[in-house]
Amino acid sequence: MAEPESATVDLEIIVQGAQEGKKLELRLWLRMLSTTKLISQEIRRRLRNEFGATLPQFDLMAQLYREREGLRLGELSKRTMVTNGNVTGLVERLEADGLVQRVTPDGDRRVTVAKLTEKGETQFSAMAAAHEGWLRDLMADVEPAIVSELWRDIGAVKSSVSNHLSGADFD
Amino acid sequence: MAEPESATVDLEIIVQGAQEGKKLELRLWLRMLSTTKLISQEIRRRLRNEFGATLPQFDLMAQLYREREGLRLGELSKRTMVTNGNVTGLVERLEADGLVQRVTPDGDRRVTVAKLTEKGETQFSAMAAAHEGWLRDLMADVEPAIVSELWRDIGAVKSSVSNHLSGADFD
DNA sequence: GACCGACATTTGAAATGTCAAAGGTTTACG
DNA sequence: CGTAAACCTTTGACATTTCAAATGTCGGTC
Repeated sequence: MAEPESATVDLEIIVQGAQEGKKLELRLWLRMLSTTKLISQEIRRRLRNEFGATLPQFDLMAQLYREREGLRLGELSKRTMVTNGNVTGLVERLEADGLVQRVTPDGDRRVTVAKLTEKGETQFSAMAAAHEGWLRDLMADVEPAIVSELWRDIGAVKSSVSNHLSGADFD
Repeated sequence: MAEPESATVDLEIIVQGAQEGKKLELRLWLRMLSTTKLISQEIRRRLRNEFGATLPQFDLMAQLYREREGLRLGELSKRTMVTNGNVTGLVERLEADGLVQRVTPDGDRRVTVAKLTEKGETQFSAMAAAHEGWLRDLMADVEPAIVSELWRDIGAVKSSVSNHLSGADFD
């Protein structure tokens, strides 16, 4: 069995190059996904234990908290990245809990505007403060400079993705 | 109305410092979350349109594809970060579609092992190839060096988060 | 050999998620 | 005017999600 005399080095280079450069986007995506899942689950658990709220409810209330005069359901759907049909049920449950109220403006009866109640504002501001602290806590071991860098670079990812969507979506 | 004569510069510095350093972790998290949602929705749409599959099904099959001899449901639950009860239904539907089969080993009748069928392997490998291409495509505008950097730094985030979980979870 | 604690999966209730189709309303055009 | 197109929300069918409680099985101990 004659062994090939050379080619060893070349092979290493090729293999290394392949491993280094290949599927990098895929690996980044898998890591982003698992990290996001991990954080979501932790936030969800704390919201549930300490406030009896769910993460989608928190998200929705966060949008309403920024726009005190309220938002149309379609606008809420876009901002929370939740489908229309889903917003309906979400708002229904929040309304049943007295945290949100629905109003149909006089001008356009197609529209429903959701708005935080006073109770909703109070409750949300407590949750928001805790939420912010949890994140500082969870990311405590990451250098601030790295956090900034990540914020910027993930922005680049988001913008690349936005430019390559198959549907007509953009932002 | 007497205007304050100085203090302008000091204020700018203070404000800028506050904006720069504050809530950075929160902003990073919100950006991570929205970016992940955006990519997930795009992948989900393409999986549905081109293969009639869902993202959780794809995830589950990916784990089984790596372990050809199959995995116990509990192990699948850990690897996919999906709860036990959820794995049950997921595997049920995949079995109904003939993509996965369930086996109870002779030694331990508590256990159920899920395994890809031949049909499942064929179908998955087509999906996996497409999936990898989609990600390269979606992230095409991001420099490879940035992709690598993100992969590393998000690893740091994940590890910080893992060390600060409230439950007894770790990895 | 029967029980107890540990382990693995399933079940059930409630919430969230998608998509497509249906319901009203408004606007604009002929 | 009157109708068609566009717009906004809801509904309905299903899939996924979490949590807690129930079920079934194995391992050891007495």
